[in-house]
Amino acid sequence: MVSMKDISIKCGVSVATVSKALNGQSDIGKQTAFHIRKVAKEMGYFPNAAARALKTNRTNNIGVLFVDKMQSGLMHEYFSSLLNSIKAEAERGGYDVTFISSNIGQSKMSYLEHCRYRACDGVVIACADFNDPSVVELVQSEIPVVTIDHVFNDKTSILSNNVRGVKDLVEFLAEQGHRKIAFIHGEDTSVTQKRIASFYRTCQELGIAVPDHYVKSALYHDPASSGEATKELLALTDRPTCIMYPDDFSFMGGRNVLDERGLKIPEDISVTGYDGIFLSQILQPALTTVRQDTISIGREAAARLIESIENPKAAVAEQVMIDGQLLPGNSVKRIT
Amino acid sequence: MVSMKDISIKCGVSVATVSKALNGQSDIGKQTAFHIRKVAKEMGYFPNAAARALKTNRTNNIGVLFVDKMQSGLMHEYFSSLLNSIKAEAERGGYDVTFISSNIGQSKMSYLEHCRYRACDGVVIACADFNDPSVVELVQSEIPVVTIDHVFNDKTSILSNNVRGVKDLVEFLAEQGHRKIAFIHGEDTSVTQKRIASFYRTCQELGIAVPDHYVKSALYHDPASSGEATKELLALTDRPTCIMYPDDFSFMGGRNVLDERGLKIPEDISVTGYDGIFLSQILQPALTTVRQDTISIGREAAARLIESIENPKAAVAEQVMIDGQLLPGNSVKRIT
DNA sequence: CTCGTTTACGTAAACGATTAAGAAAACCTT
DNA sequence: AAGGTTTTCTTAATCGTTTACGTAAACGAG
Repeated sequence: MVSMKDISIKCGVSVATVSKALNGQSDIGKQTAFHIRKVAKEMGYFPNAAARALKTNRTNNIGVLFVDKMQSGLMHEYFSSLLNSIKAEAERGGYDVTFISSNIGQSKMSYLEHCRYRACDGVVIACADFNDPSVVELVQSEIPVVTIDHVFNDKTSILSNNVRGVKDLVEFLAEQGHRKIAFIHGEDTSVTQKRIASFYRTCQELGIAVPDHYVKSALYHDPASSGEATKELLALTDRPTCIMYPDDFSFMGGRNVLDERGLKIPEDISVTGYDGIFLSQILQPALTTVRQDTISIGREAAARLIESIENPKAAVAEQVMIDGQLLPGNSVKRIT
Repeated sequence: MVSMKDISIKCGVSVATVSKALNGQSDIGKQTAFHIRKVAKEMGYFPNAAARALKTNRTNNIGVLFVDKMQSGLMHEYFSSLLNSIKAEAERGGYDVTFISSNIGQSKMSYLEHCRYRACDGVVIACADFNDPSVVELVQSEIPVVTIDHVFNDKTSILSNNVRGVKDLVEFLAEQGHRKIAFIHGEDTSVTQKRIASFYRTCQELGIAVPDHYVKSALYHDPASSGEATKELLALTDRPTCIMYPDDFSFMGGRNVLDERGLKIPEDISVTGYDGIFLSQILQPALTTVRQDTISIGREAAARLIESIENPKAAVAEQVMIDGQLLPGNSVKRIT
């Protein structure tokens, strides 16, 4: 590995001069700087990240917290797409992306300790249990943090607009004439709470009655539980005309149940999903759903994190709301 | 941040002693070492990764090369699952995982340069264009490398047993009485080549004739192209009784075409997929497919990489073949 | 009591970069 | 021409570790 020392020798200057020339400091002669840069390029020089980090306490490395309780983390297209986008934007900004875990080396360490150990310049908390004390500790530390889909005091967070998304869906259903809408929601998270609230609220605004038994609980990304909920809904005497699923993938479980019962979508029953994953628009009929703009969410998360890293004083914590987009699909029938 | 210096002061010993005690060197008194370790823990000491890396040239960090041409990389469950497994095993071994890209900071750099810059102890090449000169350069460098699903000279590679997988599928089809088997394959990669070869070979062994027009080309993870191929196959006068799809997800494209034509699976036509993604077993009927053992592949990749990092001399390049598992599903009809 | 050995610890140089402070040369200014 | 600026480069300290080497004390053997 060629170091600054090698360059300094070849150029007949001191290491300090090389450093400054390469970093574009002003107190180096035009020609000297040019020459040094040329030689550096020729010799295939690249700075030693460790040395630089040791001295500057900046690593150009951001951590992503991706704790996948029950393996569903990365498997879920929402999160993998998010990660992809975070990664892309980080790269654009000149940052590397490292996963943060709670065990490195032989020793267990908290997320915060891990971040400090690696001297991450900042962290995106993409998918984690926000009640985990270890996560809270990290959020409250001095390390710049951006959270996704969860708000913490004084921290920037990027939020997929779930309220709007569910509202759009329900309004769309209402426009199509639906008045008997069932809602299957995922496990209890802040996202779920917002969706449920938005569902009730929108229904109320539209004067749509929501019997308790129209609201069922299931798990995200789990077709089986949504299938069960579907069965319960179908067993009702006042069957809903439309079932809203927790997410596109879970809908597959409901789809199977509907198939078994010989119910056609959308002729016999209408359905909606959430997420707008690739699959949802491949299905026949295409699923009526809301595409969450993972590209923007990831981009904003990384961009704002980098901004707050490079400009700590100017940084203000804010909540950035990213709207999704209603994909009408063909899984909802117009009721006249 | 508490450093060794702080500990040394508190303990009244030199920094060297602290270092040795913490690293379990033998030339430190039992009690001294114990005491130092105790104080270190109390003070919440964690080594500075940069300083350590600078000195030892070891980072406990492995890179993963994940180049997703056409964004399909991480979205593909095969790869996201792989990544997940690599990450898990790396963590177990005390390593962090960082994405390797070709641009960091303002400057473009090759993958190799990136690895050197970050001083990655090793790299898993999980998903990349193996013809890319930049990738080849990395593979041929001094950095320990493990490749997945592609063999390079003198480098360890972990291979999903595609030959066996396709063989199992075809044999299964033959057992069910199929003699007219169409095969839609993905774009040209070494994996594809193996699958095609295995398909022809197995058919030959079983005395199954394969007309040229039974073999179609499509793209992985692309339902549309598989849908097109399906149409072509259905237009044939001597229709196949079974269509093998490039992967489970692509099958969804074929499924739509079959649906449109009113063809029931498996009554009217049999189908198989490949990968064994979550979705494949949710579908009704469950897809006959081969589950690629991504858990093992990722685990082996990480484990062998770490082994060759920590034990460079003992390391021997080898090809590790990981068998998949046939999932019979219900998408193949028994023909009598 | 000396002289090797062992044990336990300290000294100091290194890793590769950054940066404050200093110094030499060149350039004005009057 | 003397003094002040500016420009350009160097010196040396520093970041937190690791590690080869040195050394002092304690021990046992003869």
